[in-house]
Amino acid sequence: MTRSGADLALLLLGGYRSLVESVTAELAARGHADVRPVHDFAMRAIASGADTASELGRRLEVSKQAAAKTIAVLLERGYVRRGADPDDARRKRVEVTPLGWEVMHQGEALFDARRDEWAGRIGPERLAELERQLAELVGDAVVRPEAAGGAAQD
Amino acid sequence: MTRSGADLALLLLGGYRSLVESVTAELAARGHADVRPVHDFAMRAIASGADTASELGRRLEVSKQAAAKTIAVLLERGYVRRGADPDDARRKRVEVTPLGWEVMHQGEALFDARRDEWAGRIGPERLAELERQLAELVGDAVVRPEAAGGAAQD
DNA sequence: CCAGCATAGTCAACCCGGTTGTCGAAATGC
DNA sequence: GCATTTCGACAACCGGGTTGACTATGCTGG
Repeated sequence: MTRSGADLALLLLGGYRSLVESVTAELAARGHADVRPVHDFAMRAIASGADTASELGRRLEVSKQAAAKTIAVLLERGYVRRGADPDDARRKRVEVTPLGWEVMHQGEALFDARRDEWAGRIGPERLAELERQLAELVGDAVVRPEAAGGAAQD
Repeated sequence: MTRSGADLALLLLGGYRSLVESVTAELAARGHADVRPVHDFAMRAIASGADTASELGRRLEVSKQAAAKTIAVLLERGYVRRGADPDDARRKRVEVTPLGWEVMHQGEALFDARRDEWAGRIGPERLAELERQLAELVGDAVVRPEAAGGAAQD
């Protein structure tokens, strides 16, 4: 039985969703109900040096306005803080707060736990093989989670 | 080298995106520039019996209003047509037009071509194995493409 | 038969994370 | 000095979701 190409696409999406929903739900249960994949992704980029709206936009491959919006949300939720840039009066520097780091660490641990579960179900060798194949097929293009990263919600 | 769980999630998403973007771009090149994955998905559901807004909403696991919105878009673009239901004056029946079918058929063929390419790169056996594993891990939950199914766009 | 309830589609407002355009301020380079 | 570039902020808009409310229609049990 050969699957259709569209089936394959939805299987991949389903796999992604399965992981993300599980992690998002657990983070919510731990009190972080407002964390979306794209927020986590943005925080990681900020933590790794994209600490202005413009740079974040470039890193995420979205407009600087979109990046600024994301920063605004993160600010509002206390995941990042912002201040002036001593070297350039136009810029504002952003950095991840301890709360932001906490959320990122928990998210990371939860994703790893989910991966471990998958490894337990199909075997670590086969999972590693799956990852290798995907990496080969997809390459290393920037893949940014989308805002509506969750499942259909009722 | 063991990958992180978050890496795995993004690999899956990248795989999905890779397929979808390729198909969407080719459909655009063929004159169907306004087709989104969620539209195609909705048309398939309509074609398979979810031919009212309420039923489509249930099928897609979104609100009836969201389903109606999608139908409105499809109507506007000529992919579906709509008429009264002779058996129930509350209802409106929707059906896919020849243009809608054309788009779906092309999309299907393009997805299958992409899958064939993947099979050519990692081997048909390994691709089938990958699909089996994903199916096992994900199960058969309804997976609906999201609106912003494309990649980050500049 | 009919009141009460359920269901249909429509209208409206809102959300979220994107887009593009514009603006004044600051920085850069010739 | 000045033309150009870059910065963040403001604004409007988009697409695909959400919820609430409404009128019309259908169903059912007393």
